[in-house]
Amino acid sequence: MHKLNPSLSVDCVIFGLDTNEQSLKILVYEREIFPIEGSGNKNLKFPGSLVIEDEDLDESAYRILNELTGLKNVYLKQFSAFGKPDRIKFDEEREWSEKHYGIKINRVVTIAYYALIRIDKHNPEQKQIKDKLRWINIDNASNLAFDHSHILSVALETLRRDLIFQSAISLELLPKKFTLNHLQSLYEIILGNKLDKRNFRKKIAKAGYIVPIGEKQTGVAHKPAMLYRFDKRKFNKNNEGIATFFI
Amino acid sequence: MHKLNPSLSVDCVIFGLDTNEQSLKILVYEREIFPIEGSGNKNLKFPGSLVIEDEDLDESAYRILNELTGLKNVYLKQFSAFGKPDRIKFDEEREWSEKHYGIKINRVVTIAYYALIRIDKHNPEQKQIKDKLRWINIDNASNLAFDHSHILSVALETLRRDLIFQSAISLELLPKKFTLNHLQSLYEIILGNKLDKRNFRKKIAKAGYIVPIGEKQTGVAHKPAMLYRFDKRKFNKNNEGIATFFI
DNA sequence: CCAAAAGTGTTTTAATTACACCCATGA
DNA sequence: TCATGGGTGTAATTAAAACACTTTTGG
Repeated sequence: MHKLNPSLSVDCVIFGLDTNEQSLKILVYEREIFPIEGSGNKNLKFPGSLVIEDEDLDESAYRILNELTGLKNVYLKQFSAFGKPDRIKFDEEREWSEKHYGIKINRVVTIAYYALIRIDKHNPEQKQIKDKLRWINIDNASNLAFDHSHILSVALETLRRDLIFQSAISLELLPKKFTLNHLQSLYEIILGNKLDKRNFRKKIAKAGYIVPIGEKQTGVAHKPAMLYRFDKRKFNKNNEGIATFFI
Repeated sequence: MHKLNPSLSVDCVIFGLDTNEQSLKILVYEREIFPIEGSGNKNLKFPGSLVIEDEDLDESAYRILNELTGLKNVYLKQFSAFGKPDRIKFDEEREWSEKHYGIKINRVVTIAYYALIRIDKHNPEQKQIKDKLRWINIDNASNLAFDHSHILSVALETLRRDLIFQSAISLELLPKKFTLNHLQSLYEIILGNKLDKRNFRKKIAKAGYIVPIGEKQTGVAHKPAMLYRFDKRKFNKNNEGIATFFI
């Protein structure tokens, strides 16, 4: 049995792209600390846990995410540490935490990671019995547990900045073959605004590492779109260590 | 007496602009863990310390910086957490740390902050007797203690990005009245490359919040330069929450 | 043949880059 | 009068933004 560090945790903000609903969601646990009625989102928290002593932080984040959600092979990026003494706002939350971990808790510093995945590709598993793991829309995510609303806003800011300046992260969200309209709608969902189709395509063409594969969509009741793929070689050639200004 | 958290520290990367030497420096402590001869920079570390239980992280950073260097009123920005189990690379370092803090140490996660100051304006004090606080040039800062070289490289990357996208940080580095050549040379020192004088001035003019005060330099053996100041009101008006793309 | 989404160019405006000479001062 | 750094403008290129119609398919 590994020993947990009582003042150090990892939290994972998992952004999920819902391609059906065209929305951006986050993965949260619903606990039953507060009465369900009228408690808003106070019962919702990000997957996270205390870290094991002597465990590498990044590894810890992957382990915790996997243990809680079954998710594997998602790219987690550390984006900030949160350590206000009043992060635990309610006595009920402290009690829950101490019961949950079986140790006494004071101030907990959490190292926050984010990931961006396709909801239909990565299917989280219901690993905990008492709590419900589920996706909620970022627009309905105010007043989460602890300081998790604050963590979310920093995460979202970081995600959007990274999407613009390090365009490769968007490719995690797409199937091998995708249409340019898929790619564009992905940007629109994450950035939260519309983009001009023709100007968008100009950028893609100039970037050079998103290439047509000569196939078309099938089975759609409209003009089938050309399919594209990400050309890793061209990407690496053009972007050796340099952030690309994409949109 | 406050209780220290044995697995949580703060480290401060203090960048100092040396306007005489036209160079960027960092503030380090020289300890005597390793023999002075032939140990390179292994004795040099950033000012930092374990944090007190239940102490706010940001406050901790200010407190530690002040206690170690006497520095006050510098803007510290948290930029990353470092938590590899092998951050302490040598037995001598672990021994030094345990002696220094008087407690047993396992893996320590450090929350890293950076600041950017003018060396001639902020004068650090020699607070510790055994160790020597001093400025070293970033070009001579390879192979620092622990993982501090890695911390430095992340700090420097963050600093340069922030300088470009959040241009207000540069104003900490200037006296109330400054010339445009001062400002330009500041950018050149931090970014590590030369900029075109005329194009630089075009950007300043467009930004709009760096305004001439109608005075000129005196006592210089060449054409005296026009003095400028930062107009906070105009800056806030133009930059409400939006990062400005400055250079 | 209709509905639905795909695909395609041009024009205007703004931003970026490259580049060289005269000016004001103190010594 | 000379050495030193200060200060200025233009032309060419590239990037950004705005904008609407035709095409292909399945139903």
